[in-house]
Parts: sequence; structure tokens; C-alpha cells
Amino acid sequence: MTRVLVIDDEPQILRALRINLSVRGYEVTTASSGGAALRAAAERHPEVIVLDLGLPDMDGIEVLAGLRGWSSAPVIVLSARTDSADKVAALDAGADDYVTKPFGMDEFLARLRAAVRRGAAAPDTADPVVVTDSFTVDLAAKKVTKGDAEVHLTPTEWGMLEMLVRNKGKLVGQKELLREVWGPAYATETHYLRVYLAQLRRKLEDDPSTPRHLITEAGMGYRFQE
Amino acid sequence: MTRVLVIDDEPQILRALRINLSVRGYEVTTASSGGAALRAAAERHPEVIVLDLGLPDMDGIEVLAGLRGWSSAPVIVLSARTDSADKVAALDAGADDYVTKPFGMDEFLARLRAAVRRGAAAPDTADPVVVTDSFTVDLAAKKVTKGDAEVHLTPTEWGMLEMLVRNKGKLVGQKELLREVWGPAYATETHYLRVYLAQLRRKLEDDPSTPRHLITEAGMGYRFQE
DNA sequence: CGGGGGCGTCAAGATCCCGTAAAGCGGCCC
DNA sequence: GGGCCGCTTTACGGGATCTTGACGCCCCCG
Repeated sequence: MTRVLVIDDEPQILRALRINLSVRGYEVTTASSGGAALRAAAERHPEVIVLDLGLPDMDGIEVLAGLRGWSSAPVIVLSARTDSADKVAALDAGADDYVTKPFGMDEFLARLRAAVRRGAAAPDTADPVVVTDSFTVDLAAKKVTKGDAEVHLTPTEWGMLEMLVRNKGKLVGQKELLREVWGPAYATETHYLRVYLAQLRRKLEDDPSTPRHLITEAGMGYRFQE
Repeated sequence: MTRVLVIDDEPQILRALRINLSVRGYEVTTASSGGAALRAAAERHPEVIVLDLGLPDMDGIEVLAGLRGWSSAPVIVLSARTDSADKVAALDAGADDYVTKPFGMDEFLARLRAAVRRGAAAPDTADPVVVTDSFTVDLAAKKVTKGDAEVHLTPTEWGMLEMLVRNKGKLVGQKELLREVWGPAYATETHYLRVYLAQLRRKLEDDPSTPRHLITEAGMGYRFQE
């Protein structure tokens, strides 16, 4: 669910955008003044921002500058002004796109999608890798390394490890694990857990008999610790 | 010095852009056909691409798709068409901006700066040519070489190889592969994978029976390793 | 002190998955 | 119309993986 922050002071535009975006599965927050916009952006961390330049309390360019101080979320500027000077000013102040009113909803939505797509690609450079002192888990590549050798895991082993690592630090109940990895029908086959946990420890822990990262909490479940 | 690739078939526009961009310190490469454009993009690694949709040899959208296969450089589309449908199509095909002709040079340059700025945040690490010790894959030219001889691949073989190489190092699930290459309806025909993987290995691996680059992870999927 | 529940370990059989070869089939080009 | 090419389908041996049962340990509790 993509979070969008819409900043505009005209109620009818706000309403039209809110409806159109909500229908398409966006999570919409709105603000009708510059100050409220900056507060909302700080609170909600929207993935994309739609900014109307004609605000009552402050210049749109100032809002943009305020956002760019700490956020790199893509900003699409809306404006009634078609002056090329205005466009240049907004784009150079950090806007990612500039749409003049009145605008077609189809085109606007396409530009929004483009902005979101690009925004999503940017901070993606770092793989979600989890490191411990005895092994490394790459959740995106589904790869596990110990020392510098790659460790081969079976689908079930990986399923358990993934579930535990995604909830690192937290306790994962036995039933949740079984439901996630084997399916709802196996919620009582706690024996499987013991077999596969042992297997994972043998493959990953330095000393499998005294596990330091794949911890069992007797009677409750298991926990992954970095 | 920012590298820009300008793709257009109208000499006067090409000339105008070349002059304007050069004066402002950009390093300009030009191409006047889709094929030349893809080659130039693969060679020069431009940081931003300006693409006119009206090309003589292929549809602009196809050029865009060809670029997006391996490059994440921002693309600004130029077009004489103002139809919202055209804009939507281009933006959804991976364009970052859409400027209709005739356009103001100031605005265009501002949009270019915005695109470059954003592109700089997401460094383009993707190399269209992937090399292993037994074969070479050129994602831009859709060509595979082994030793110094070109290897002929069927469309299906190429589809699989491309998908795997694009996700190099990562594990690609069987369903994802089938969906991408054969379509959503074939998500369970896992047998195809075995047949075609064997074929690819026979054509590419030095010792097809002990593959070193096209690895299978039993029960999960396949992985390409350099 | 004895019993029981929960846990870890091991190993063997059943099951599923993979690699390989080869044949059938349809489309395309000459 | 014939031949070639690529896609689909079948069959089967071998290997990887999952399941299952047996056993011993530890800790808590009666």
C-alpha cells in the first residue's frame, strides 16, 4: 500500500485526488497548508508527495525546500501557472515532475506511478542482509553463507529460517511457524520443528549443541538472535 | 561531465539539442534509430536518455523496453503526440518524464536536470554484458557468446536466460520463471524448466552435467552465478 | 524419587523433484 | 509440398527431500 501525501488548498481538487487515489489502492494523507504538509510528511513518511504551489500560508517552493532538507521522496508539483520560469524554479528546487492544471487524471496517475517506481528503486541498492558472527542470510537472494562458503538449504529449512529472521529478536510461536511453512493443517506437528531446527543449527551454528542464534523458548516457540 | 544520449530522427532537433546540451557542459551522444540507440546506450552508459518516440525503424516503446531490460538510467520521452493514452503508455513502459513538442528549452533543461539529479541517487551498476568463465551474455544486444563463437538460442531459451541473468546471484522461483517466460497460465508446468535448463546447460556450460553457473536449488528454483 | 512432557538426535523408508533422451506436433520458409 | 526449427509431451532412472518412528536427555512437578 503506497502512501501518498497530497498538499493542496482547494477542497475540490483535494477531494478528487483523494477519491481517485484511494480507489486505486493508495493510502492518502492530505494537507491544505505548508505547515501542515511538513508535519504530515515528517509523521507519515509518504513514498510520494503531490504538492500544489498555490498555498495560503507559504510559497510552494519553500515547502519543497523544507521537504528536501531531510526527505528524498519524489515530489510531483501541481500548478495553474504555465510559465516556463515557474516550472524551472520548481524543478530546480527539487521537484521531480511538474503538472499544469487542469490536468488529465490518466496522465497524472501515470506520472505518479513513474515517480513511485523510481522512488522505490533508489534506496533499494542495499540488499536486505542479516549478519551474525557465525553466518549471513540474504533474504532477497535466498542465500546463506557461513564463513565464506555458501550453505545449501532445502526449501523447508529456508522457510523456517526466513520466518525466524524476518522476525529477528522476536519470539515466533510454534503454531505460527508450522502454519507459515507447512500450512494450516500441520499446526500440531511440533515434531517437524525439532527435526528442522536441529538441521539448521547443524548447518549454521558454530557449536550446534549450544546454539547462540537459533534459540528455543521451551513450550512457546523459537527466536532468532543476531 | 554528465553523459546524455539523445535519440531522434529529425536532424534539426538533434542539432538543437546537441548544441544546447554541449554548451551547458553535457557530453552528448546521438542516435537516429532504435537499433543504434540500444547499441550506443550499452556502450556509453549514459546517465540520462532523451528519446523521441517517432523513430523510423522501431516503435519508441520497444526501444524503451529494450533499455529497461538492463538499464535504470532515467529516460525523458519526447513526442509530438499530446494524447493522454500515449503519455500513459510511455510512462508505464518505464519513461521518467514525457515532454510534448514543441517544447521550451528552459523547461526541457530543467526536467533534464531533475532527471539527472534523481538518477544520481540510484547509481547505475547494471552492466548490460555479463561475463562468466565459460560464456558471455549481452543483455542489450540479446546475444550470447561462448569462447568466441556466438551461441544461437531459441526465444524460450533466451527468455529463461535473461530472467536468470537479470537476477544474477539471486534465486529465481520456479513460478516466477514460468510466469515471466510462458505467462501466468503456465505457473505449474515445472517440467518445461527442466527441459530448457538442460538445453541451456548443454549449450553454455563447459560440463553440462556439473553446472557451475546455472544452478538448481531443488524444490525452490534456479540461480545464475558468475 | 519417579513420571511425564518437551526437546534434540538419528536413521530409514516413502515421496517428490530433477536431469536426460527422444518422439510427436505445429508453424514457417523455401 | 517438404524440410527445418522450436515447442510440447512422455517415460524413466537417480538423487534430494520430507516424513516418520525410536530413543535418550533434561527439567518441572507431583
